[in-house]
Amino acid sequence: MAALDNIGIARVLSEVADLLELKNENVFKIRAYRSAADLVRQAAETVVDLDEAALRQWPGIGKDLAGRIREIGTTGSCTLHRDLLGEFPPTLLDLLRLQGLGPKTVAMLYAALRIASLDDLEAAARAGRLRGLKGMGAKKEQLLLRALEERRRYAGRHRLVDAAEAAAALTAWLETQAPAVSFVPVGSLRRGCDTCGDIDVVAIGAGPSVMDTFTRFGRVERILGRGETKASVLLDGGYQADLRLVPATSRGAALQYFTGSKAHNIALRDRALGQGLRLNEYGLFRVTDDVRVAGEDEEGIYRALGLAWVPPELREHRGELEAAAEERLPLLIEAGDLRGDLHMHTTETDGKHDLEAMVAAARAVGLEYIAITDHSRSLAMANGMDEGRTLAHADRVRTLNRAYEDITVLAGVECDILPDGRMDLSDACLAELDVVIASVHSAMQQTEAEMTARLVRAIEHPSVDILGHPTSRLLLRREASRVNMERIADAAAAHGVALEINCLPDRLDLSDTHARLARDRGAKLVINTDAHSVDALSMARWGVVTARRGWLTKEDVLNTRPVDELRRMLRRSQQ
DNA sequence: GCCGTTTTCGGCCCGACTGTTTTCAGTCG
Repeated sequence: MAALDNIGIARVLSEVADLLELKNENVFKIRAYRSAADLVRQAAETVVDLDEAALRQWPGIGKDLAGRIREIGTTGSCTLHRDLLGEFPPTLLDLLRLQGLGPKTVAMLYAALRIASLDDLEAAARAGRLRGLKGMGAKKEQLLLRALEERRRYAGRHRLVDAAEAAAALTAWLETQAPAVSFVPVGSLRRGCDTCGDIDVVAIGAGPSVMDTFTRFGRVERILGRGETKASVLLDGGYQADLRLVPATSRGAALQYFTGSKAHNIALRDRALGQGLRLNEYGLFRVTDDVRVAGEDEEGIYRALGLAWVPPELREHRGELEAAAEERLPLLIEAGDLRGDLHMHTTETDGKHDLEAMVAAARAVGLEYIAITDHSRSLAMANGMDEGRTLAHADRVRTLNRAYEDITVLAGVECDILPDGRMDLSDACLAELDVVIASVHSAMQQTEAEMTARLVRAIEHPSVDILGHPTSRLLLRREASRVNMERIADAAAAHGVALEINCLPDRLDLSDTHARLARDRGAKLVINTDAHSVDALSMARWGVVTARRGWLTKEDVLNTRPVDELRRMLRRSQQ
């Protein structure tokens, strides 16, 4: 089998962890495999290219795991993985993902009834063959049948923008019912993850009746669980929402605890234990006498542990605690830092609104400059422009630009990168423009070597200023194209080409970790909306969140600069 | 399986809720 990319390696590691759970193996061994899977999945580097020594630099990767990661990366599997798959059919792994089923029960069902797949489970539940087994009753049977039905109906994860909207609707309703209570979305939503599995909300200082209020929300389809301080519901659209009730005195501890991530919290609690302190959702306590030393606010908790407050976007156990301890957390970029937007479309190609409308919308949101970057010839589906249309469009843009004092409108293009790395428009045409974005819109199935060479060739083109949505990923729909991001970032840094963080909620491309890698390698970045309509300008916030997750400061992002400075920093000004 | 400012062995984050139970195991986040 051929070499695996990071996602593939992570999948095998995670399967090993699942299979070890079925075997009832040591929980810490399982945790080691799971955290290795997370590390590989989120790694910006191409893991298969790393040697054992490099892998062992990672926290939680020792001799064994480094060897296994190498083996999986180069051969597609490892001995342990194959042995485990010999003991359990791979379809058992589907059962583990079902709500309400864990490894103990799956192993028991397999041992007792040879239930090995979702279909087996459904048949057994319908026939009433589950009740009577250890820990199984009629109610559990019904629960599993419902979970099976819901699994068919809903995919599971949601785009950040969709989760944010659902959460906003929920908290708005809760606030009308309990105006004195503060409801704060936490979890992956507060951290700004590109996709969210569920919606977590903390209710601070509410009475017990808020649980009823929560479960009465109009979009609740089913109540999954309900206690004194915790309730879970399924909302229409397939969103699971969890509400946690905490006393006002525990505000900070609860926000910290429920914001996560799990890895960040484990590391933080480990640090606390090292200082004789215990951290939970109610506060930070001395182990010796249970006296609370912090918990009112998040800052106090971090401070008591000798740390600067860590912005939620950084809480992923990617070095933020060490940085917080040494007072070297970055001053993260904020939405208000963006002065311009260098990627948008008009009705000249596939935009919904014309040039005048897009400029008016940009002025309305206070942008100091924008670039109009419609598509090039190859994107026929989008009515892409040839050289003649590109230059005529640029003329119209420049004419319109002269009409305004308060905004600069740059004439640009989003030029396709052909499969062999050549540009879709002539060199002479591209040289005429104020800004050129080079993007891939075709042949995304190329090998890593082909795609990397293609992007590097585009970066080397003297008229290319920006590499647009570098990996072509579409969240929850299409994997990122295989590309060696270190080589791309190095080439971009060497040639003064900026890498884009595309703000479209489907893309968020570069990802957080790729953005961080690009910055670390000396490349500049831009945050662009890729707006195809006037309302899409508001999507800039999601790109900024992604940049923050990538540890970026205002200085790392070109379009935080005033327009004159920006133009001087574009590649075409630096030849 | 990993790791070390008491440790190379013996630890490894913490609590709520559910269903099937009479004190708890399993699941979830």
